[in-house]
Amino acid sequence: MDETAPQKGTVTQRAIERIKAMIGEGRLEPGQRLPTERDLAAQIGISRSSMREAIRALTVMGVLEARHGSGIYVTQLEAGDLLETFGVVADLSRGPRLVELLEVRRILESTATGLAAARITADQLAEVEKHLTAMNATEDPEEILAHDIAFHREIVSAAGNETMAAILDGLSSRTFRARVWRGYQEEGAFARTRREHAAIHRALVARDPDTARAAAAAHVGEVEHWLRAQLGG
Amino acid sequence: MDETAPQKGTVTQRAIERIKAMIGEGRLEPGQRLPTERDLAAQIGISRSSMREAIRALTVMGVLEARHGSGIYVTQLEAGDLLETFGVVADLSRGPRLVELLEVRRILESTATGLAAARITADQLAEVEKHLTAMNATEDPEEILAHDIAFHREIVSAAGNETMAAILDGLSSRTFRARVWRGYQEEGAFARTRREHAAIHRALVARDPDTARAAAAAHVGEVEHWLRAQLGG
DNA sequence: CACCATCATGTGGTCGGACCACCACGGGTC
DNA sequence: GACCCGTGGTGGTCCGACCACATGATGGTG
Repeated sequence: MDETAPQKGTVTQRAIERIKAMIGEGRLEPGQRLPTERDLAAQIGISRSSMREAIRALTVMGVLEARHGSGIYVTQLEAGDLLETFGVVADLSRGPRLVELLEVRRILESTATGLAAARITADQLAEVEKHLTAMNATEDPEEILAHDIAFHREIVSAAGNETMAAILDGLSSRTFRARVWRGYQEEGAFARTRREHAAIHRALVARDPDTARAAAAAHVGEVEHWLRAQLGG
Repeated sequence: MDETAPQKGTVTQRAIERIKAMIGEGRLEPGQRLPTERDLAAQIGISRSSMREAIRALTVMGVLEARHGSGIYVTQLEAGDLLETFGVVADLSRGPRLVELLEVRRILESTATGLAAARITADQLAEVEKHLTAMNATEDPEEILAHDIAFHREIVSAAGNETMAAILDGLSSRTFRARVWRGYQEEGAFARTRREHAAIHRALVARDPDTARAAAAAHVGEVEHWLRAQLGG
């Protein structure tokens, strides 16, 4: 038995845990620059290749950020950084799981919209209205989708919970919505979507949390119901 | 200009997109075995090292699974596989973000508990009761924590939304709860926790969704309120 | 024939070293 | 003082070798 820590699992896994522990214990602050890959590898006693894989893993998790030619840095550890992979989940999910994802979105987004009705500022409301009118002024599906996403994002961020906003961002990833909504809107759901958006907007202007929550739940619920029917038939 | 795809970003990034696309297009089915690292690398035209990093990235996302000596396989792409990194978020979050995470958990878990009250089977209810009594029968904090987690997990999974259950699993990761609840329970919150658990259980037995939802929201809300006070003072 | 220990093969895991692409900094130029 | 450019250091990529493990074939044994 030697004095070095016994090998648990793969060396790369060890390295990942080591770095995660350093951050968890506060020895590495957000934004701080790490030693070079070569130094880190030597320090832990593994090869640079393995250390690179560990860094890649932490990069994917949104914990580290590698800048070519500059160095490796700890991210700000904000919700957006850490939940980026959430979009991948939405992109690769199919069948019944899509309905489950929409259900989660309905629950979170309706709550967030309700909160937003009580907290939204005049500036934020103006931004929401900008996307609402822009969405109604064009027929280009791409543009509509972009403003649709921005419309909801603005509302959700007005609720004041960055973590929830980040999760909903992943749940509303562009490719995800494009996939689900393509069929939905082809069935002439444009008019209904506009009506629902208008209802949400009205509730926000009226600072009516209950109505806003219900309107958002109904909005997402419509898509959810349509998708459920698609899968069932 | 050559006929090969132009290099967008790093080669590793390209490889990640390629494999993700293969799965998204259905060319790779869940559970299926991929070509060897060496073959994949040659096929895309990159080195094995870079391909390994791409595989590592997808492994972290829960999309692929590497079995030493056997091969690389596509996971079942179930919620649990894909949302594993969610626990890392909870583990590395601190300060105000912990409150935000608890708020998300309160929203989702209260809804799930309400649904469970309407859907839970006799067997599942028996399992819930098992953990409830076991939790009350011991003084060992470790054991209490384990049964506490299992108690909530059983209820949430009874709600029938695997995706939601997976998210809540991450939000209730062992280290996360250990960190937050250590201080909370040291303040003599054991009795209150037991009362709240009993209330949730009663509502489940009575098949009363509204009461169950309220009880769960109050339960998580208590911890949330305590944590908010800790950070404020 | 049925069973099991053994081994050969192929796989992912690790290593070391080399070179390339890029960035940041500082000295030189105007 | 502002600007340009060289230079050192960093992450990104590649190669080839070896190790650790899992699996199936092999051949012996009952």
